[in-house]
Amino acid sequence: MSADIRRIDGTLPGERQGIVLDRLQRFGKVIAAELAVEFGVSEDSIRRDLRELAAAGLCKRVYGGALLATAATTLEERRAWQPERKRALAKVAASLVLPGQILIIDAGSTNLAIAAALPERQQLTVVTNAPDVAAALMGRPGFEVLMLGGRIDHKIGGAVGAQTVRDVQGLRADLCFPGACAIDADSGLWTMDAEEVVLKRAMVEASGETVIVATNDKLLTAATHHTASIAAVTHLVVERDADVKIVARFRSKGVGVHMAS
Amino acid sequence: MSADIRRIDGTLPGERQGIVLDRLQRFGKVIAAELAVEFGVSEDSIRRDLRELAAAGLCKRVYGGALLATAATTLEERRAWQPERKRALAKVAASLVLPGQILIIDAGSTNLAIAAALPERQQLTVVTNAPDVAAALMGRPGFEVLMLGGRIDHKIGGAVGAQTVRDVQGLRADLCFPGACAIDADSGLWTMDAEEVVLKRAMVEASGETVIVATNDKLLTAATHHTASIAAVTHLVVERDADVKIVARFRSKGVGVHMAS
DNA sequence: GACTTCATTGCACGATTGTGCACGTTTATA
DNA sequence: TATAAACGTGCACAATCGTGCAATGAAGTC
Repeated sequence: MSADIRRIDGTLPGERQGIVLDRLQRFGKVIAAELAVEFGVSEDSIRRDLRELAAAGLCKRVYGGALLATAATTLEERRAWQPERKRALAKVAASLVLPGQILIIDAGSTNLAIAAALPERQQLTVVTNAPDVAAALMGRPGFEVLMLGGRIDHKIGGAVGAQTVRDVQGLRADLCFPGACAIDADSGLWTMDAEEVVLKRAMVEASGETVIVATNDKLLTAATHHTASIAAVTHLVVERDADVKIVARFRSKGVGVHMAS
Repeated sequence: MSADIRRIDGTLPGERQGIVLDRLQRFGKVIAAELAVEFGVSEDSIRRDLRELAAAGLCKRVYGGALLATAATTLEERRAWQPERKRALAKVAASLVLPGQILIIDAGSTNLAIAAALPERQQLTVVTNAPDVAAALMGRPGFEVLMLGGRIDHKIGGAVGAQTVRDVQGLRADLCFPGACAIDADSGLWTMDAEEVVLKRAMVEASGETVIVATNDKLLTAATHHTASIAAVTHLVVERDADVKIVARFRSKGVGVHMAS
């Protein structure tokens, strides 16, 4: 490989994928041919990178390059996004629940999958701000469902706001499943929406233990609002192919990490 | 030769479909010729895109472009199992709603059908104690949804109890759809469940007008708990083959009776 | 030092996909 | 019914993709 000043030299393959991911998150898309020139490698290598990232669910492969995976806009789209991965995660998360416990389940497509995976006839009490979670559990035997009131945010898919927070503060639960937008071993939990943060905080504070279920992308991205410290996280459920180094860092912080199968 | 014009915009083929979808969801429709000049591709390519999106059920193909496949149509299709009479009743009940109004919708399968039949993009505010009603409206454009909190009663399919009643009492609505177990031209509204009565009363009292949707059987049966006087009932929606004499008695009491087609 | 082992890469080649154009058909509208 | 716009399909061509294979180089082993 001849040295070219314009090229970024000395980049390891793993490092290259990280840069590609960063660029994806900044611009929403990358073009294979452009990346090839930039890194000074053949398009084949770039394609291999993109294929790997896509397999890990971090980007969406398209003809000519790749698009950011998390750009799924609608609730419907997010719900339809990788259902088999979500089911695997949800199954593990549901196994952390003990009979008779009181759970707080936040809104979100992953949490809806968790609710669906909860075992029946175990006298579980479920508190939720998500109508679809409540509707999913309604009618199944052995569930006591408490609905949190408030204005429904369409983008979030559940109730948020002062009334909802007040209702949560009047409760005490064993386990809490707040949806996280991003999680980091050092800084802890992060959320995108300002109003959501307050509710999630209240949920975590009202619960003895907190379970975070994180798809791979949540282990790498950043979000704007700090929600909770890493000390508040009891369990972390990640995908089977999650980065080993990242997982190790969570373990060193005392978080119980569970890998989906 | 002219195949080189492809990327004057830098839009990847897969990306283009995403943009079209986004535009669909924002404006409700797209025009093939417009998209063609915008992306700098031939109309043929745009037509192919729209065809694919339509095949995936994400839009509806029409002459000249495409329309958004609304949640209403898919929901209606999904609820095709619904008894035809309930759909007919719901359609009439939904037609009583005016743009910008605040509605209270009680739990129940008929009310769920009414919620599904409500017109989109009319700035309606819907207050409900039923998670399935909230979930059905969630994501549809032009709906503000307020969820009433409380313990979910599985048999009823919605929240009941002191907290729910308190939440309702803090509201004021235009129209109210309390599910009725029985209705009589003299005595008024009747309900089966003791706890439900309190909530229904609060709903009726919080609303300017009350709409009762009654299948034929509800015009004949009796129930245990008195809920409201007939004076509180503004509109009554009945089936096409409802007893003429009974209907006449409601009309003589000043109730606006509407027959489903 | 010579050898194996393994990951990474570039290249060749056939397969696939996206594209515009031509041509005949369908559809909306006057 | 007449007419123009929009449509679907078949086709040629180029860009892109996936895979097999050999070359390179680093790391470990004898």
